[in-house]
Amino acid sequence: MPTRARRTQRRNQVLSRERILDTAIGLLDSGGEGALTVRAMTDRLATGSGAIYYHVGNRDELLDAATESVITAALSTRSAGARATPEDEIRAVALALFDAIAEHHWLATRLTLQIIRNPVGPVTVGIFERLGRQVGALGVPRPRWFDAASTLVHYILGAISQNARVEGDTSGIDPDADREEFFDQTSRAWRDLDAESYPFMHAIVGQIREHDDREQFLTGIAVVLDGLARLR
Amino acid sequence: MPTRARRTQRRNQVLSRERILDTAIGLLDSGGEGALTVRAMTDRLATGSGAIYYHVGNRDELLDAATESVITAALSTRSAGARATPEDEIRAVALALFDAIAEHHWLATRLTLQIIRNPVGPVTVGIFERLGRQVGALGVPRPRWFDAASTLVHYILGAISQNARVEGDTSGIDPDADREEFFDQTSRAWRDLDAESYPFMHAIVGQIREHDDREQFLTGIAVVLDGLARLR
DNA sequence: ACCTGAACACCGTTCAAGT
DNA sequence: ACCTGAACACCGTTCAAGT
Repeated sequence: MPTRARRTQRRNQVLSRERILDTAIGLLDSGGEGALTVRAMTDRLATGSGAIYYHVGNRDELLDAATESVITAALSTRSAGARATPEDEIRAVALALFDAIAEHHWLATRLTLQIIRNPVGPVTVGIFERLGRQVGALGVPRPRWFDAASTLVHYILGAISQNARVEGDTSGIDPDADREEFFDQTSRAWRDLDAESYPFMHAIVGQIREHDDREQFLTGIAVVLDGLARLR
Repeated sequence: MPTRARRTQRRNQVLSRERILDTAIGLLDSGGEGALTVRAMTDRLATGSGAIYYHVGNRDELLDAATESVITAALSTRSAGARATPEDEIRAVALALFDAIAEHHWLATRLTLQIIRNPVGPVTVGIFERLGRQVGALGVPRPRWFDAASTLVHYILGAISQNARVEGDTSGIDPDADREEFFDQTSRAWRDLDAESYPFMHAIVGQIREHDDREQFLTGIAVVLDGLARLR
């Protein structure tokens, strides 16, 4: 009875890489990078620290694996159908990443880090391949495909990193109220700046309160796409 | 003799905020964020840990102050003369930030963090004001100035963050050789990817070795400027 | 093979005490 | 006012020992 034997043999394996990754992501979501401690992990998983190291190597690899897990899931949204324009496909990927970071603020720092340090991994390659395929259809000549894809990736990463709220802001019950107050405070502070030294800040002080992050992101994408279409 | 009295009184103040900031930046430059420990600071400054806390509050504030110091210096390069185009001025600011991050890799993470957390501070305001002033001359209508400046900032921050090499790479004697080898490894790894699943990566595998980070950055800026000029 | 948990080296931060 | 340095709580990581 090999089935029964195997079952018995594995009865004590309560831990799995997946379970570890899930609790790590849970910890990160609730309290940012600072909340991901080995001791918090052992508490939630009811094990010793050695058990975790048996499965994941170290904290940094755990963070990378969590990043990979979230990003891979975000990118796995089905590609738009064949009829969709390249612009639609780019927007779909960009918004998927935008939403992933909105849900997991710790991703902002970690995503940038991983693309820098591991250009060969599925995160970097996945994002580049998915976006890059479209630039040809956009009218970009072949020898400039790398420049074009890089520009797109750089803009998207910069924008979504900037839209992630500060880590550890577990406080607010109503996140939207926090957001309103945050922008109110910011625009008040900008208004208090010296008008002669900061004419531009004064000119836009009303716009920060009215703007919508997501719409502004799409405007930025449109600007870049427009520029790319004219890249010769 | 008030002068003499003051001098005597201060003879024991060997520490100053400026000296602390300088050694912190030195530590960060040589070994990344991980190298900035209070103990390393007390060693270099030959003091106790309390002395540092007397001047700077805590480690996070020290990191923010170091960021502010470097960015303020980078932005203080004189504005281009009155004859310069808005495009020239934007390029000058963008390259100043690019160079600052090239020299201080730890800035990538910290700059993004500070802009998110402290939109009222001199770093955020300095960058926005300096870049934002130009968008009007670029042809962007007033109600869209905030969108335009944000797009510019997001692209620049994304691009320079992505160009910062990994922290703690103090190893190489010749940084250019490291760079070459890094791109060689990357392009080899990309070539090894499945050609059917990753047609785009295969298409650009030669371009990564030939490209120049700085030129690619300027191309990206040109793309965004081009798009902004058509923003209505 | 998988897990336990004590032990280690190293953190950031505080604070009574000195000058 | 400015600085010292021991003490504290808390890290990530290792490893002999168990099953």
